[in-house]
Amino acid sequence: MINITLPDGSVRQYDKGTTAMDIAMSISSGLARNVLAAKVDGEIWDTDRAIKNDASVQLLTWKDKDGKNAFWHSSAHVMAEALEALYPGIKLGIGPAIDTGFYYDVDFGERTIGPADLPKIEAKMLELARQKNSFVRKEVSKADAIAYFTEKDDPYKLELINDLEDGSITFYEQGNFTDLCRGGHIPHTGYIKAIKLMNIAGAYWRGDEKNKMMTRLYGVSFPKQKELTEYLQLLEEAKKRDHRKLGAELELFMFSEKVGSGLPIWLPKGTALRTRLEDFLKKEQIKRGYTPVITPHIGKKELYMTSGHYEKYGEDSFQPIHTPREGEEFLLKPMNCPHHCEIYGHKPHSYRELPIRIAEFGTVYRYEQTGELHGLTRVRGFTQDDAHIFCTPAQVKEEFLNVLDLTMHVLKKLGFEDFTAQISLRDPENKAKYIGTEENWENAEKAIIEATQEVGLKTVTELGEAAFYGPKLDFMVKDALGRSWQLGTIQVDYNLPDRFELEYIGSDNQPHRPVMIHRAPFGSMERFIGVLTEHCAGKFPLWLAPEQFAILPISERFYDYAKEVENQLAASDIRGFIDNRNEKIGRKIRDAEVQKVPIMLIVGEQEVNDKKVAVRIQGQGDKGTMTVDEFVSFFKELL
RNA sequence: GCGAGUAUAGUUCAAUGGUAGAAUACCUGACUUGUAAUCAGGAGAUGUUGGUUCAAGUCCGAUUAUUCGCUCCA
Repeated sequence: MINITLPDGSVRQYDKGTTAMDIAMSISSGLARNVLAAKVDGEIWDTDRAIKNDASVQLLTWKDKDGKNAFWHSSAHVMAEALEALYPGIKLGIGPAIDTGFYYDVDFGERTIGPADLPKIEAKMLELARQKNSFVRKEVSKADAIAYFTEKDDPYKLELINDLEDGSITFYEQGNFTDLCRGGHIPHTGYIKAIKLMNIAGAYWRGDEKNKMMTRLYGVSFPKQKELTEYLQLLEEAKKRDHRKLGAELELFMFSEKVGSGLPIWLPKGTALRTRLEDFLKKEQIKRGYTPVITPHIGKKELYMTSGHYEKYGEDSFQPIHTPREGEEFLLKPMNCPHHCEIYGHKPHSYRELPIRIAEFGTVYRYEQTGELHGLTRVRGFTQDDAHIFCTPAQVKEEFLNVLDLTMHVLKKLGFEDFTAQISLRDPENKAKYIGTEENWENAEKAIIEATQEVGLKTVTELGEAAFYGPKLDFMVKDALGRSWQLGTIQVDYNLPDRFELEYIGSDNQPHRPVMIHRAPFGSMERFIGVLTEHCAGKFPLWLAPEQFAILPISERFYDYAKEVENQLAASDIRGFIDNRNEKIGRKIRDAEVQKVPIMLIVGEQEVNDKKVAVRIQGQGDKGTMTVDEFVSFFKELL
């Protein structure tokens, strides 16, 4: 008998050689039907693999991430089998499970595969899935493995096997298909009920652009048709919310071929939105002791030589701007920090002045690779809600707390509720590659960890992910569709104060190096507004909406009254417009609804007579009539 | 940057290698409108650029923009 420890801590006894499936059946038949694989002492095992020793076992179902992984990994095998059946002679690369589905890298040789081929492959996969072929695990010697794939003439698998140790190699076989694979897999292919191949992309063998480009087929599969339908609906919803689509429809921003790719142009409505957002943040920052500054968009090359940015990014960025003067070169600023360091350094500072918080909505330019550009989330010119805090090492924690508080406050105000902090610390194995003293690093890392705990933030800690110049914290935010976005960041920097030789005079009357903290709660206005647009599906909070109301006169006889109402509202700082087109009211309402104008005020004969407005809320409908004063209070309630 | 797609009117989509069409938006006129699309008329387009062809939106090349992807390692 062996002892099996289950996740709840209970220990059960089973015959030696029992399987995960046996264990599942001993618990309940329902569980046995749903179990896909098992985690045995941390490794993913097939449900029919004999367990010979005491072990801790977690049964994995569709609900577990690892269960989904096994499911999708198995689906990748089925796809490979289907592809081999349809296109004999292809060479297979790797086929792992990913966050949402799976892919397989395939060398199709001379053949090209297009989207039109996908339905055929899906059909073949479903046909193979219905055969309920078991995934059979086989341990093979390295020699046998090499022999098999030499026979099959698959250079990619041979290369993989070459890197593996003899004795650790396993094959999996299902139907007529055998693949080199570590496992584990689901019991048989019949579990796969719904399959959708998503797209085709090129991918270098092993991700190295020196290698051959293979064709990568992405797919997703589910145990139930309904789940696929739901997943596709989610994708549809995401498509509807795509900020590039909404940005164009709501006239927030545009791109121009003539201006250049990756350079967003803010249209009047987008500017109204962005200005509001900036004003909101500026006010919050001033409350929290920040000092606003403005610095130029370019700086001499020497500035970035001092900061080190030129050495690191110069070659791969926008090239220097030349002037009529021989040898004079300016760079578009890729960062605001060098300018802010100059501001700090322009006069001596006492420790009594610290922390000094220099804030700027600074527009920076970075030459992102063409393939990296994407809507507002990846651009070449963008405005950071930047600030640099210069403080003593002892003030780091307090400053972190302040920044965390500010960040969480603004994100909550914008309707984001679910956030996580990713803390990036030094690689403990390789401390030499970081600059700054041991004492400062320990102090800062401890400060970050404590600060996140004190504000009750969920955290993920990544060792070795810190920048060479200091530890950092990145804000991850989940949007309304459950997608994660990286937004703001807080970074400690021991490098720039050194390079710019920044100092403050301590209580000991000696010069000291301040610690610099870079922080941007939104990251960039562009990226943030992109994420926000998708989060709220274009229905921005009332206080941010580019146009808060539309006045819809029933006919042109009521324009004068409409104008009167607009003026009264403008006096109360409520912004909007009059739809004075010669259209029926139904049409005006529809257009305002589609444009996601939050409030519609309908004025006709009755309203003019009663000195009222008929209020309608976007997505909700008629709210009845009220006087303009009543509406103003009603409006303020909604804010 | 590399690979694979895509590029037709302001927008969303049509068009066997043979006269570029529609819807919507826009302009004009009529209707004077009561809670999600009034009617009629008008104007408006093949990203740029070279080639193949009697003939190119369609085929080939270049270019620009755009989309997806480019180790989440059997």
